[in-house]
Amino acid sequence: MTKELSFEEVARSLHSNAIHLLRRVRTEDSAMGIGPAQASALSVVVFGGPLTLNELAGAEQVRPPTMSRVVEALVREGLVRRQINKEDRRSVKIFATDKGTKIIHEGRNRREKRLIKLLSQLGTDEIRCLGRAARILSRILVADHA
Amino acid sequence: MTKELSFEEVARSLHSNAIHLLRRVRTEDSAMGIGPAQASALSVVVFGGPLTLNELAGAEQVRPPTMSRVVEALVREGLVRRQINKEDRRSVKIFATDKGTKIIHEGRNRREKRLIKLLSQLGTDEIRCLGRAARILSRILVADHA
DNA sequence: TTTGCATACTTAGCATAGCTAATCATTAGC
DNA sequence: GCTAATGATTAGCTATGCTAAGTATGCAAA
Repeated sequence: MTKELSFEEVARSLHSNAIHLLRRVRTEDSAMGIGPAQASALSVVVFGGPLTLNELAGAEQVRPPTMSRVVEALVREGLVRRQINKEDRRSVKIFATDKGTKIIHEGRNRREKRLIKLLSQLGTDEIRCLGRAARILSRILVADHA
Repeated sequence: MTKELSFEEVARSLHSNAIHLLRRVRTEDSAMGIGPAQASALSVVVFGGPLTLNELAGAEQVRPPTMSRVVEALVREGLVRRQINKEDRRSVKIFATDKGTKIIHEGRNRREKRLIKLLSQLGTDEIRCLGRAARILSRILVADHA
């Protein structure tokens, strides 16, 4: 039971688990009524405060034209609003509306419930192990954010 | 440092880590020269042996028409071949070609290298922790596969 | 056996989301 | 004040998701 995993095996297993975990929670997202790119971008706006289109594109790792269209759709649906930046009138600040904020919090709750249900099968020791692992991963994933 | 994470925080953190981890390794995938849906489907065919279109669609959680088109593209690129099932001539078995197998193995290696490089910052204890966590996750993610 | 329904896949047509190239407006530098 | 750089958008392509409808095959019951 305490068989040692090789370095490569840990990498492979983490990779596989990440895929399966996200596949699991994503089944809840259809309830939001918006596509995955819109949901992800809106989430960044809600939790990351107002930011410019370029910043948002960077955060989502897509090109500005792609994000421009996603934001356009979110504006049409009343989930964010655009506002010209006073300091630099070329750029646009994107703000979440109350409606957008509400949708994201509800979606987040659904995803979280799904995960918690999954984790509820585990014992205290195992949860503690996952918690520690999560902390380690956060550190190295955020660290070389470049 | 050993602050206890709540149940919800573990769920949230795992979720966030999964997102960031996949975002990281996916940067390697452009080198394969095929889109993400094609890469993922081809990977299933390569590692999961020959299977029918319906099975493949189920594995990828997409509808048959979507998978039909993805397979069509893979056939055009010489990465898989279709073969009518002898037992039930309505269905189609999908086989990976040598070229498809090669592409997937190379991609897998690139992703793995990326992850290993990331993990190389960690100490033995931390790797062991991640290994154990990965094992736990695998168990509960594969368990209620329904 | 043939009639009729179910199943496996494909085709057609639509929406979302990714990209590059080109355009427009604004800012910054000389 | 020009010119270059920068932020965003528009246009147009590809890829990938869906549903509805069509085709071919299999199965079962009349």
